[in-house]
Amino acid sequence: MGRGKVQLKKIDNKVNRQVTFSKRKTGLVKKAHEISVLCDADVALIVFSHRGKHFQYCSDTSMEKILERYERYCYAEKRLHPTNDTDIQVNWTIDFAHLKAKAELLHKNHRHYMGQDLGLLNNKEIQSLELQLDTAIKSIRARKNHLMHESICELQKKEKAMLEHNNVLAKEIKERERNMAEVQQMQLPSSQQHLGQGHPDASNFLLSQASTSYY
Amino acid sequence: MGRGKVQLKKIDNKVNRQVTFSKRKTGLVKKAHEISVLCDADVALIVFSHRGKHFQYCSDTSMEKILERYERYCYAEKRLHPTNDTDIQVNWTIDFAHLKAKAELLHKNHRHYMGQDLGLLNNKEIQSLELQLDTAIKSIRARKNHLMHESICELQKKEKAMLEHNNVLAKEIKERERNMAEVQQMQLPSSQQHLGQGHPDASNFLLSQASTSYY
DNA sequence: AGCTATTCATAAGT
DNA sequence: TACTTATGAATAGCT
Repeated sequence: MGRGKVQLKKIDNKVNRQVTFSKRKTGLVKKAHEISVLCDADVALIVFSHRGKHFQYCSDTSMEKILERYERYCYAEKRLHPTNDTDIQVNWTIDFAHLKAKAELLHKNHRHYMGQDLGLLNNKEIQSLELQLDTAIKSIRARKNHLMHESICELQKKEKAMLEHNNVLAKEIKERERNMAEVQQMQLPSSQQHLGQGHPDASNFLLSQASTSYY
Repeated sequence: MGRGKVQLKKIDNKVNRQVTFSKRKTGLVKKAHEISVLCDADVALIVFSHRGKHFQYCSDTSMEKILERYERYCYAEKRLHPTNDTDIQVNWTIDFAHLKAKAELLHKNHRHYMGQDLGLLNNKEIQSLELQLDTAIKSIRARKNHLMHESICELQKKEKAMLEHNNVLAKEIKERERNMAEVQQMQLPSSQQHLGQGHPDASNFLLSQASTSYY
């Protein structure tokens, strides 16, 4: 409607978008109100603008009432389709009592996931719990392997870098030894051998930092 | 719109109301979707029909998310307009916040126990999670085995009892056959053999009830 | 914010 | 319930 057809895609022009939003929001609320009156329906409408501004309409006296009703409906539906009581999507749009009940449920489940309080579950529930934890543990192991692999790669890279650095250092030490020896030979062409030798493992000490154990 | 102007009042005719509801609901959802796309807005729409049937639309992946956002918004607004009876209000808010934080933590853990949202955990946490679930699953399996063992024992007991009952019944049937045969022989000492024989498997049919499969 | 040319939604009819 | 159509509403692009 309007002077031309509109593509169903985000309006690029910022001003246009804002204007359209305002107009259409009005229209939407009007329609929501109409259906609620004409058809005696309960309607809740919440809109957030792109910039986070918030608008709402509800046919009933309070939004809370409708949302609560929606909550209840969702509960009822989930009981009809007991996939598990495991995929409890927590909806935070709730009052204190509701929240408390949910927290208790979560806590009960938590204890089950810890392998506690299993006495209250029947055969079927136990089996479903086992299956679920099995699935979870597979994901967790996959994630762990991924993380470990990453760590190993990184450590190997570090090790390599250090090895190279060690070689450089070792060469430099040898060079210095040679220089020192030459100098000393020039100064005292016939005596001592041990000075300036350094510790025999000095060229390797850095390597020990690269080997990190994995527990 | 349509063939005539409509008064903004409840439609009396039941069928008309239902039809209008259905049509307008479609339109409303369409408009909601359009504004969400065109203006990059988040929209949540919940509709209850007169007869309590429930419909919803939301632009985001989940209604929960939008409602949560709405909740947060309301909180923010309430903080801007603190009511008079501050003491009670504040206490209640603190408790609620407390409980909410607790529930959120539980929920986060819950998701971890489902093998989800693992990306946020570091190496150590993943390992501890794995260990914990492993322990839990051991308990769960032990409990399952216990339950299954109990079930099996019970079924075996039942089977035994039924077997005995079957024997008793079988004996009784044979007894009756004998009696019948005697009676018939006394009445008609020289003819027919097949009457009163019964089904050959009759003494076993109860057994089939005792063998229950375990999935 | 107001104005129209257009497109859209839909009430009534089938 | 689904389709059609005449009509009223909504609104895109301007100002």
